[in-house]
Parts: sequence; structure tokens; C-alpha cells
Amino acid sequence: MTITEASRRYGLTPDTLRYYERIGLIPRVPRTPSGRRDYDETACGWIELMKCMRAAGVQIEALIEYVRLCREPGDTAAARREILLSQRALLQARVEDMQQALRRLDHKIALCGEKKGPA
Amino acid sequence: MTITEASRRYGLTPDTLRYYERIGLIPRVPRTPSGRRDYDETACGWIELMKCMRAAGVQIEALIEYVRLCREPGDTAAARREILLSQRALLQARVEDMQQALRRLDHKIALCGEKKGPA
DNA sequence: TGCTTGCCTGGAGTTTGCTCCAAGGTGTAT
DNA sequence: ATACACCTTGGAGCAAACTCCAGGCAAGCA
Repeated sequence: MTITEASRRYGLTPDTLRYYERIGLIPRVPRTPSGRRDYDETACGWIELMKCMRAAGVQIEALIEYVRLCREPGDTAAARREILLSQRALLQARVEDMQQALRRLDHKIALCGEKKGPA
Repeated sequence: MTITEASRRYGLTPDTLRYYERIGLIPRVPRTPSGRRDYDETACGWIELMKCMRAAGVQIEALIEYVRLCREPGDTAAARREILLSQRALLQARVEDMQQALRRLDHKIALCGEKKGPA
């Protein structure tokens, strides 16, 4: 699969896919003999995972470290688990912030015409 | 209340408070005769609201427009309601993205040692 | 009166995460 | 064979949201 096909499949631009690979957010994608990227199922799986994580706002640095650990030989399960747990906690906290803001918005929507202050 | 006191109260830096005022994210804060900011309850209310909204990732541009409508004379309730509703929808969508990522993280945490791929 | 600390403004610098561009190679169709 | 579309890399440019800084005023105090 070419970079343009992969970009359409996941709704990311070719530039973004090249950028993700360059910074190590996804592992190196296999190339054709002439040097062009040829996305296979594994490469697509990484894109899909990272699209999901980035849409949720997970820190790129943590994801890069996770990918690095996946490529490293030996048992990196504990270190990877650590990253996943810490990012899970951050995400959970952000969901709670957002739910608080949602309640607040609902409140303001309900009494919208009544006053113009911050309350 | 001085800017430093207000910044401590809300966990934002004085620079950030000045920045928020400069761009219109909060209305102009009253000054002492010598020109220093003197945060009253209304100003604090705005800070608290914006801290909540920004922590949730609500777009600054939308918030600035909301503040502008609050200061404008006349009935701006409908326009303000529109902003609140659209930002509510965006927030809701982002919460769902994050919950999807949370489920995915939980899945990966559960089978962490098993393999090193994206799945 | 001078020292230190805090605040003011306008503007420049930083970080993150893309996004665009130039120069050049490749592959297919006419 | 020669357009033309698509791909490559390295590097520059950009927008958002701060964050920092210089130069200067003001307030409390030894």
C-alpha cells in the first residue's frame, strides 16, 4: 500500500505519516526496491493505534518511548506496562476535567439568557 | 487581590493571567490608582471559569468570542448559547475519543507481556 | 534617601505538532 | 522518449498557547 493510500485509509496526510515515522512514533515502514514506502498490515496497525492515541491526546513522547521499547530486544514488558499505566492515569484525569467542564457548560446553557457573568 | 495572589489561588502564572487578559479570554481586570491589577470576585470568577474550560481543552477562540458577547450591550443570549452548544458537542466527541483510547490502553495493559506489536 | 521587591507594557522567544517546500529519483502512458 | 504524476529526503515555515525579557514605574522599609 502506498503512502497516499494509507493516508486516505486513516484520514492523515502523507506528510503526517512521514513525520510520524521520522520521529519514531511508528516503526520504520518497509520500502519497495526503489525506496518507496509500502505499508503492510503491521505498519497499518501502528498507524491505527497512534491515530487513536493521538486523537485522545496521549503525549507523543510517551508513545515514542513505547515504540522504542517494542523494537528493543529482550523483555521490556514491565517498562511498557509502566508507560501504559501512567498514560492511562493522565487520560482518566483529563476525562474527569472534561466531564466537569461539560457539567458546567450544561449549567450555563440552561440559564443562558439570565446573566452575562462567569458564574 | 494582586496578580501574584490570584495566580497562586488558581495555579496559573502571572504571565498567563496577563496573557489571558491581553487576548480577551477574561475581561479587563480593575486597577488600583497606580495602575496595578486588583482582582475582585468577578475577575476571579472569570479566571476560574477559563481555567476549567482550558483544562478541558475548549478552544480559546470560542471562549474569547463568548467573553466579547458578554460585554456587548443588548441581548446576546442566542449567540452565546450557540457557542456553548457547539463547544459542548466538541467536548463530548473528544470524551468519546478518550474513552475509546482508555479501553484500548486497558486491553494492552492486560496482555502487556504477550507481544510487542500495535494490536 | 536609597534598596529591594513587585508590577506594568510591548515585544520577542519557546514548545509542540504538524505542514510545506525544493531538488531530485521513479514509473507509467502516449 | 518525454511528459506527468507520485515518491524520496532534509530542512524550513507555521499556528497555538504560552513564557520570558527589557526597561521602567511604584511601594514598603532601613
